[in-house]
Amino acid sequence: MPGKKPNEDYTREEICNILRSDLIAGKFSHNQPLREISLAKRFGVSRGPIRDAFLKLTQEGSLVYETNRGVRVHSAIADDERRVMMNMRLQLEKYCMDIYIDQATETDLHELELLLERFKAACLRDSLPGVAECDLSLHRHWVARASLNLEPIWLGLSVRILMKYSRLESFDESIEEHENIVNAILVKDKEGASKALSLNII
Amino acid sequence: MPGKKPNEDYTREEICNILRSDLIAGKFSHNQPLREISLAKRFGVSRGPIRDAFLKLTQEGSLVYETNRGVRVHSAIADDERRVMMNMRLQLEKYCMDIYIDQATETDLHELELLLERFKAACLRDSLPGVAECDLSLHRHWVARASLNLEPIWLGLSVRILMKYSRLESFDESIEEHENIVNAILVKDKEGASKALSLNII
DNA sequence: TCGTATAAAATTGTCAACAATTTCGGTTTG
DNA sequence: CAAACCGAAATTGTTGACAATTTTATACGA
Repeated sequence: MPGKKPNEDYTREEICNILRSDLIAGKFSHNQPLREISLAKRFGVSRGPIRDAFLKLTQEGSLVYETNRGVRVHSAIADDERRVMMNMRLQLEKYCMDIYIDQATETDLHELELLLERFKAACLRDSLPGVAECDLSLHRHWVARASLNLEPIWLGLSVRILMKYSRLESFDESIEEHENIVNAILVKDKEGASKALSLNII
Repeated sequence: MPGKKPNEDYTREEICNILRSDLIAGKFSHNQPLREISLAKRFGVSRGPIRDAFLKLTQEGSLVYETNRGVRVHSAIADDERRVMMNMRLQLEKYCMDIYIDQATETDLHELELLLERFKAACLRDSLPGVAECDLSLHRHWVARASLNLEPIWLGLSVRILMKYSRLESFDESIEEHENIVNAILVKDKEGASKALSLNII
């Protein structure tokens, strides 16, 4: 969103992504209602695209919808729910990682390194929305490349998980963890990548 | 949908559920585009609610969306993708089952038996859309009761899995499997329920 | 003073119209 | 004859308006 002139129109996709990072970064408090009109003004569009974004985010699990009452931010997940979700996510990403290492082209790997750089930069800037977004983009890269079918499921899991813990993460640690994952990928070390992933997705 | 007068208005939720069962039952062929206008006419509403339903179903994974080109039915998932999803689903439902058995009230258990009856009736009628919907409702019952947070994730998995295999299922077997699950629940046999679940969710 | 009923405001639900884009037909051109 | 090129039709994207519902503020009565 930096470099975007206020009067430029946002697409439905952009709105959805921006709201998602905001949600993950904890910019809204739990159970806070989100109003169509105010967001429509903020993004300079009508209520239609905002409704679309709400629907997507509701399906992902970060918002809750009630008839005639709009959406509100989901309440935090419980610890044991988080544990189950983490397990599922890990299982899913490990599967994708194997496929990705086999199939990744030079272009893919180049993009991967770029995403890692962006992630590190965001961590150093200490900007929570940016870190959350970059973290998501990085993981999403190998998931989406491996399976377009699993991607939406992965996203639903990850968003919900990140919403709970993004507030108290140590950025330095996070950089190292992600560097380990990417380095293992670059030398096609499947087992190493899998292990590094396990450490990152606790 | 039976007993619905043609001129009565469908709600966004109903439309979404009906389309989902149709999709699972294989009423549309893979990669077939779905048109907003024709469905709007079919349900007697304008394009708005149809778009909402498309967005939800896209997020669940049964439809694919492309900018300016609308949605089309998703292509079938690969066998090994299915295996990963099945594992995730099993893990998730087992967790929910434990909680459900602990927390279920008399009313819950009564509803559970009702859902099982409905499922059996649908199987005997051999109506694929009905069977798919009842199967989903039954499993959804214990998942939703155990965790509202996990429910949307579970739905995304289940819909995608069902889309592939619903065409060639043996109904008789299915009835027995589900009876075993419900019976184990009724006597609070957690381990038995878990085992029966494993057999049903291969 | 507290709870209830009522009216006003705010918000969501739906729609029809118009703009932008894609698709499909026939035509031209090499 | 095939490929590129228009133009019309079909389809999606967005908007503003209005209806239905919920929430808030106010006035009333016990």
